[in-house]
Amino acid sequence: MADLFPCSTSKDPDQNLNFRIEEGLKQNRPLRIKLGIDPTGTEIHLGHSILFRKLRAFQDAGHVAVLIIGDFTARIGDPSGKNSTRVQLSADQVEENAKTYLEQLGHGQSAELSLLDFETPGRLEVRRNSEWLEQLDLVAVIDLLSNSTVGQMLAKEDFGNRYSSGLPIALHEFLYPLLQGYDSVAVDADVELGGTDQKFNVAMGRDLQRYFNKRPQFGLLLPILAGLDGHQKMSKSLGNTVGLSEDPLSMYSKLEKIPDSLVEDYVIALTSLNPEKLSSDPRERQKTMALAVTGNFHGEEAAIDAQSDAARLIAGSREDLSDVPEISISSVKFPAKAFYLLSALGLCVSSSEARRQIQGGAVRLDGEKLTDPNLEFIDGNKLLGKVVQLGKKTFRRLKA
RNA sequence: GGGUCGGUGCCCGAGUGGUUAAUGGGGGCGGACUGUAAAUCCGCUGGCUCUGCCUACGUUGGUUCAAAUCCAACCCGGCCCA
Repeated sequence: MADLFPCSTSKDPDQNLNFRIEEGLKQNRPLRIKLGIDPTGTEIHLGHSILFRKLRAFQDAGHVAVLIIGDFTARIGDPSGKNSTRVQLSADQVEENAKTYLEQLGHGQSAELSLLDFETPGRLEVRRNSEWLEQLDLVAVIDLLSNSTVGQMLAKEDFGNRYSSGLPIALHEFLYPLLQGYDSVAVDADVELGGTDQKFNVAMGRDLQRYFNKRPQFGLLLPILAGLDGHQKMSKSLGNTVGLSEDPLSMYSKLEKIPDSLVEDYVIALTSLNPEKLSSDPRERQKTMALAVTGNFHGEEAAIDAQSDAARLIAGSREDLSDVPEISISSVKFPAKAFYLLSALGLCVSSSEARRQIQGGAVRLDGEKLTDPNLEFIDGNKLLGKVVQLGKKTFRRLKA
């Protein structure tokens, strides 16, 4: 399922990864596996996790994971898969995001549940590409640019589409593939991991390494995970993600209703289950997959709890859920009307939204449907311990 | 730099002086239904502790009782030319 290139049968360690690995073993030199992430958002999701699982596998096999935080490139924005110029982020934002990323990857967590091995000495290098990209002067940049042509850039699907449909392409966007390719030069990557949409960028790295008289890397391209909608790739901006830091219940509930056609893909990409041993009942398949994936990130026990909670939610009963997340009403100013309560708690994005939800019959308090958005609560005392339900999936127990 | 067309709500896209928070579609959210979902049907889809008030049609000013709609300047984009 992974696409490796170059993939030849020659014995040249620059052309055949097996020989490269063998050569490394002989010289007692582990391979350097590059994975670049641009800290453009704050959430790492299941789609990313495929790459990290593979990176971890390399770590466990004794190789060095070189995790590149694209703090510099994030400010340009990867044009891959985009039909518009990305917003350029400020350095501060990027740094904030980078921090969140490392936490989600399990920095500081138990090695078992953490996605990468942060502990074993020599298995992980975290680098920021501003380290070398900020040093480039105009002469060097022009030198880089001379490695590529307008034709090559326009041959890249994303640019080509945008160009032919008359959408703007800013010149600095052409720099992105070059700069991220230069990362491979800077860290002496032997292998670069990426999604299949990264082929152009990864190949660029290979070309640039040659140009700078380094050994060219191999590209290992992993499939792009489709998102919850079942069609488009999983991506924060499409809102079809399952985040790594989501609580077990919401992770499980999202996963168990994934379209049938996607279940097998998820099993293959995200679990170590044997896809052939799955039940033939589509509902069972969903559950098995959801349980396994949730267990990967939260441990088996939490996943089992989530499963039984989810079953109860579907059955419509909200009592004795083992862990209804609690939410404090300390930010609410009483007297409070129902719609204001929901927005003050952050359950609705705005008070108008809350008003609509109530009018639409989406809100229950301890099982009782609220119909009047203006229903007034004089103080919080009688709300304490009650469960607010918003829609089918969101439950919160109110605490002081 | 010149010419030309254009910039409307999350997205696409109507509207070209007057009940306009702005037709329609997509997406999203909610309700019913179901194996959870999908499909289908229905409702909602700017903000505000909301019987009312505020902010919105690239920006800023102007004309008018009244502008997304007219005028001016500016900003941004496509195409053609240089």
